[in-house]
Parts: sequence; structure tokens; C-alpha cells
Amino acid sequence: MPLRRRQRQQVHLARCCQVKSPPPKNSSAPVEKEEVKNASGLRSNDEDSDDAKPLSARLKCNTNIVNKADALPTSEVNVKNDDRDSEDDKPLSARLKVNNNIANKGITASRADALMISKINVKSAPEDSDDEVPLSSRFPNSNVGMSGAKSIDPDEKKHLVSNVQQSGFILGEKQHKSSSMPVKRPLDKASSLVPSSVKKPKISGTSKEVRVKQVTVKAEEKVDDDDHVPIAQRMKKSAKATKVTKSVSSSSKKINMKSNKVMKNSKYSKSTKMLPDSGDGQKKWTTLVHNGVIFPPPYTSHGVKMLYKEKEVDLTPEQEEVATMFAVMLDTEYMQKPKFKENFWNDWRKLLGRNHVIQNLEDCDFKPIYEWHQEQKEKKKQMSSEEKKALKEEKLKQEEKYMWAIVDGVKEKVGNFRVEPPGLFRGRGDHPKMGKLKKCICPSDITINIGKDAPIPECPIPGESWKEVKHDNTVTWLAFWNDPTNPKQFKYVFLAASSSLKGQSDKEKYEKSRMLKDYIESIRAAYTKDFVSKDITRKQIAVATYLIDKLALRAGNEKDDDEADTVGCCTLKVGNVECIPPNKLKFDFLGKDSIQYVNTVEVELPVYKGIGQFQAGKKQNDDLFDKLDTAKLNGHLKELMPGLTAKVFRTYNASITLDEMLNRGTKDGDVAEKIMVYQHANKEVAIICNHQRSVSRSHSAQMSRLTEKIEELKGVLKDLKVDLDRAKKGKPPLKDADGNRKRNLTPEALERKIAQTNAKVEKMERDMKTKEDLKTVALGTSKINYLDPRITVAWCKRHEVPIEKIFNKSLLAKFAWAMDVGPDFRF
DNA sequence: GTCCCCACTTAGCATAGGTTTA
DNA sequence: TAAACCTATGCTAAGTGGGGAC
Repeated sequence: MPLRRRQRQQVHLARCCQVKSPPPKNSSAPVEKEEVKNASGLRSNDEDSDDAKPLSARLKCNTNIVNKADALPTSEVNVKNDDRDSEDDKPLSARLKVNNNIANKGITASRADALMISKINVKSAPEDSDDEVPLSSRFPNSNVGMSGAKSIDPDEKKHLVSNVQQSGFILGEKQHKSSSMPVKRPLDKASSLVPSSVKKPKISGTSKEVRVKQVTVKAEEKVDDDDHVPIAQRMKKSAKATKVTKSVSSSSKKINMKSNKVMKNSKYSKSTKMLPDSGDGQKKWTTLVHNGVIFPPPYTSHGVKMLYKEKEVDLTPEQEEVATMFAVMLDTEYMQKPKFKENFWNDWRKLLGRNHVIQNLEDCDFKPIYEWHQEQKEKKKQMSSEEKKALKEEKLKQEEKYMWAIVDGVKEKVGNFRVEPPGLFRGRGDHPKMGKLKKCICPSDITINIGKDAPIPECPIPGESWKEVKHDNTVTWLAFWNDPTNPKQFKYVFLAASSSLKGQSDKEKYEKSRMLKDYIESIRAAYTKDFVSKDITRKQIAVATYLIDKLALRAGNEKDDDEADTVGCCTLKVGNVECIPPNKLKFDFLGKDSIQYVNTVEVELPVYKGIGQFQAGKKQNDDLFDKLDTAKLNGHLKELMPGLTAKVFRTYNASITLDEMLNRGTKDGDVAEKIMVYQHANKEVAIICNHQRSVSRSHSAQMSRLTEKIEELKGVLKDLKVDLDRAKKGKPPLKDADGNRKRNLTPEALERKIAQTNAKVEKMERDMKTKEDLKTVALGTSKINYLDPRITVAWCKRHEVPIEKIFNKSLLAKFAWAMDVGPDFRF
């Protein structure tokens, strides 16, 4: 066992086992429980294969989404374990044929042509003018799909270049050339020249370190003197001369021993338009131009005085800034967390100094600042639309130059070009560092990565300079700085999701999970065999793989003690799994983001016995899989399929579930009904992946309002029925509640009105049910990260559902590479 | 074999801003 | 027209996994 793990376990042993009964996130919230319908409800259970079946179908599952706000009763998920039911032993090809037949039935090219994606806006620049052009025309079949990789309009290019030039930089000759190059990203020639099994040396800048002229800061001011300076202004005065180098990445000497260039030769990769190969850790770009990052504005003091022991206190701007960070969080749940307050106090106290009048947090009253903040918010809300517009435009003007990069001559959107402002760390769950002060990030904290011939972005803060400038074309980040709460980690600035670099790796991810479909049968056979292995490591790998496959659990990397205590598959503790005879397992643990996972599943008997064996003689807080970590597990998986890691199972299970459910569940009908089918499948995937969200603050109010309206309508219905009876007898309607006379309608008219009101009530009840069903389910996460967009695009084409009904503008841009897939595409 | 750095993906929450409803 | 509601977007925390150093 790794030393660190052993040490951690000793710590765990000393602690009480928290996992058993994790603290409710919001104990005041009502207990939620959601019975999720069997995904296979869309078909009979004994149909075709299990292997290619959606996970939910294979599990015949009643998975529970547990409202993270509540401590919940567990529901049961029945994992299918009866071999007699299984069709795993059917040839994969036979099983797949069924799907293909379904997919191809009745679908003609002309229907595909009728795809209603004609108005997709995949703008990557405000000045785009081709909004009305069908997507397929804008991204013709050649090497497409990269809306994010928008061609540079000469004017736009001029703008970006002029921004750069305004900053006193001149484009290098090479950059000039690249910028005028054809706008589509060329295929990565470098990678295609290298044999897949041999890693070529990292392509990077020159190996020489070349000093680049930069202004250096000489700031030898006394630390004590800057107490009055707000954090945002008080840039690291001790900043040393910037190390601006043309450096070679440490990894530039790496020899690629990787042999998993599997995607390149995948039979699937030919099925859709190709994005350039990422080169798998190789060269990611040839030329890269950008303008660096933008910093938050310096803090301006508001002068509102907080109270200490009911008396106003004077604070320096810096002290006030941090007090304000705390004050604006008064109405959040963090205020109920002692750790948050303790960490805040420790950091704030340092700023206050030992002899400050404020000596403890309990006697502090931040309300005046909180109220000031609320007023500011309200004022902002009350601004006229013209004022709001002007403000927005001003912001855009300031940020425009940072929003774009030119990658290999193609203008691409930058993702997070704004440097994080200082604030209090909002760790999730029981994070030991919550409430700590995140200091402001200065230029001297930031390393820039840019093309070696590109002008180095001007440092926007006078007198400051970048920490370092690199020219590493084997990575995709444009800048990074050390995470202020954990200096061992970094914060990166990347291109936006719509960029071709991101699209490319997205596509590779989905191709890899599609490849798993071809291997899954043998992988399942292999782990089933190892359930009874005498080699305990092998046995643990088998059981862990089974859980990852069947339950879509995350791998579960090791965590440090200064992080929230969460687990994944490999880090499950004994206390996280309860054996319920004869063959059920109850899981209860906090996973990523401290989201609770509660699930009771029926498992195969050897798995059940295996878990019992791994638990024997251990304490609640000991590792269940003590012979295992993610590296070992992934090492083993790679022996079964090139490039296979634990997380691939999640993508595979999510995508195949969507594919199956859409294809089994979609019937003829109107678009609204088809969208319901999609949402149902989407929900199923979200449940499998345990994607939860907290119940919105206004949820219960919304539900009550809906109930009221329904009751009101039912009252109307009752009156209408009385009127109808009377009308049939030739009598006039009764007076309304206010004693007013009602219109004398014919029985036919009343019947029509009754039908309309009935429909209205039904719709409202349906909406209410959907709202209640989805109140703790986050549908977006799976759509963004797990569901192969080609499944959705092909389904939309087959069923004439406008793609904009499923993908919003951002997703359309992110998935531009998938838009020209054929209507018969199956995952 | 283990540790840990590094680079990236995955994740939920807050909120701005747009749309619908009364 | 305001309030309620809904959705997109930005933000940044928290995961995964590759691979070099020791």
C-alpha cells in the first residue's frame, strides 16, 4: 500500500467514520426520494443482448437519485445477475445487427437532407453574418465540423493584430504567414509521420533560453506599509524580476512510449468528418497568438462601517475588502459551517493585526456591509436597459482583445481569459480549507504560453511583468497560475469548448468509448473469470471493474488530507458498502463534489462474496480495495483494450443508454412528444451518472402556486359541468362567485370549454410532475460531457426534430464537429 | 513501485438576462 | 408592466490520468 495511503488510513482510524451518515447538506429540506423507472420499461426484458444494452436496462434498475440536501432512505437497484437471462454469450455482431436494422429501417437520404438544422447559429464572432445559412452548407463535407474554428475575417484579423501592435508588438514573419494561411486547421502532419508506437520528442521552442525584453519590477517597499492598500492593488511587491524565457518544456525530452494511438486507426474514425488528430500528447499547434489575460479591477473602498460589539469600526481598504467578501456571504449556507468561519477568521485576523480592536468574529456584525451590497445589487437591477446595455458594451470593449486567440491561423475563442478575483474559498462538502482567503493573482504569478514568433502579450498592469513566457506547443493552455488555496495545483486558461482543439479531443473521447463496445464482451468475461481468482489483487481488480462497469462509478484517485473526504471506486471504505444477504450491496458514500451516492443493488454472487472477503477483519474506515489504486486498475484495463481507463466506462454507459433509449422509445408523434422521449433518456443517464443538483430555493413556492392554479381550474370545471347540465335542460347558468350573471352558452360551447380546461389541467399536472421529478436531477452535465453528440444529431435527423430543441447555442458550437453525421449513426 | 507534477475533463452553483405569465 | 419563471453562461472546484523522477 502506498505510504501516503497508509498514513491517511491511520488518520482515518483516529477519526470517526463520517461516511456512514454524511451530514445533510440542508437539513431543513424535506426528505426526497425518487423512484426511477426502469429504463428497460421501453421494451421487454428478454430482448436481445445485454452487452450493448443501456446500463439501466442491464441493471433493470430502480436507481435512486438522492436529494443531496437530505438524508434518505435507500431504494433498491436490482442488478441483473441471472445468467440464464443474459444474452452476453451471443456474438456481438448479431446483437449489433439488431440495432443497425432498427437504425436503418425506413430512413432515406432525403429524410436526412430534410434535417431541420438549418438555422443553427454557431457564431464564433459577433460579426458573423451567416446565421441563416444551413449548418451543413457552412460546414461542407470536407474536413469540417469546426464552427469554433472560425475563419478569420480580414477585418477581425486586423483587429486582433492591431491590438497586439498597439501594445507595442510586431508580428513575427512566421506569425504573419500563419495568420494568412487557410483558415481551417490543417491535419496534424506531425502526428501522422510518427509511427503510432513511438513517441517523438516533444516539439517545443528552442532549447536555448532566450531573454526577452520585459520591464522588471523593483519593489522593495516595507511590507508593513501596505496595510492600507487593497489586495487587488497591492500586487506582490516582492515580485522578482520576471523570468521571461523561451523555455523548453520539461517534457520536451520525453520519448513517447505510448502505444495507444488507437483512435487514429479506429474503424469508427472514418465514419464522420475528421478533425485533426491531436497527436496524442504531441504537437498541439504550430502557431499561437493571443493577448494574455485580463485582471479584475482594483478594489475600491465603499467606506461602509461594520460593527464590533455594536460600535462602528474603522478598517483599512484591505481589511474592508476581506470583510466585504465575508459579508456578502451572510445569506449562504457557509455561515452555518464553523470551519468556514474559523478559516476566514484566521486569515482576516492576520490582516487586522494583533492589536486591532476586533478580537473575535463572534462580536462582529457585518450586516451594514451586507445591506450595502444588497442595495448595490438592487440599484444594478433597477438600471434602465440603456444603461445596462452601455455597461455591457463597455465591458465588451475592454475584454474583446482577450477573447480570441489565433491557433494555426484560425481565430478561436478563449475560454476563461479573466483572472480569478480575490475571494473566500468556497470548497464543497466538508472542505478543510473553506473560508480561506484567496489572494489576488498578479502578473508575476502568471506563466504565459504562446507561439515563439508571436508577440508576447503586454502585461496590463504597469510596472508588473509575467512570471514566465513559454512556447510549449505540446500543451493547449495559454496561461496558468498557481492555485492560491493549493499552490501545488494550477489554474489554466484554455481555449473555449467550441475550439477545434477541444472538439478534437471530445471526438477522440467518444471514439474511444465507442471502441469499448467491441471489447465489452471479452472484458466482462475476463472480470467474471477473475471474481474467483486466488490472487487477491486480481480479484479486487475484477470486482472494482465490475462496479465501474455496472454502476458507472468514478475511478477514485487518492486524495490529500487537505481536501474534502470523498471517494470513488478504488478508494471506497469498508463502511461505504453494506452486504445485504443473499446478494445485495448497499452503497452509501460521498463522491465528487461531496454528492451523496446511495444505491442498493443486487449483484452476482461471487461479487457479493468478494466484497465480504475484502471487508473481513477491517475497520469501517479501512480501504475496501486495499490492494488496488487507479493506476493499477487502469494498467490492467489497458491490457484489455488500448487506451482503456476507468472513466471510459462512464462515457460508454451514458452514450449507449441514450442511443438505446432513443431508438427504442421514439414513436411517431409530434416534436414535443419526441423531445419528451429525449428528456426521459437524458434523465436516465443523469441518474446513472448520479448527476444531482440542489433543489432551487423557489421550488416549493412554485409547486404550491401550480397546485393552487390546478385547484382553481378544477373549480372552474365543476362550475362548467353544472352550467352544462343546466344548459341541456334549457336553464340559464348560475351566477358566479361575485353574484354576477354569466354568459348563456350553448351545451356545445360549454363542452368545448370543459375540454379545453381539462387539457389545461392535464398539462399543468404533467408540468408539475416533470418539475418535481427533475428537481434534483442535473440533465446538463451528461449532455455536455457524456453523451456522444452524434447520437443526438442523427436522432434529430431521423425524426425531424430541430437540433436547436436539444442543443442550445453553446452546445451547437461545442459539437459543431458532430453536426454532419449521417442519420443512421449509432453509437 | 511510489510519489507527485502536470494537463486536462467533469462538475455544480450563482447569476445575468431573456421569456412568459398575470 | 412587473413579477415569476426559465435558461444560458460564467465561474471555479474537483475530479481523472499520463508520465517523469527517484
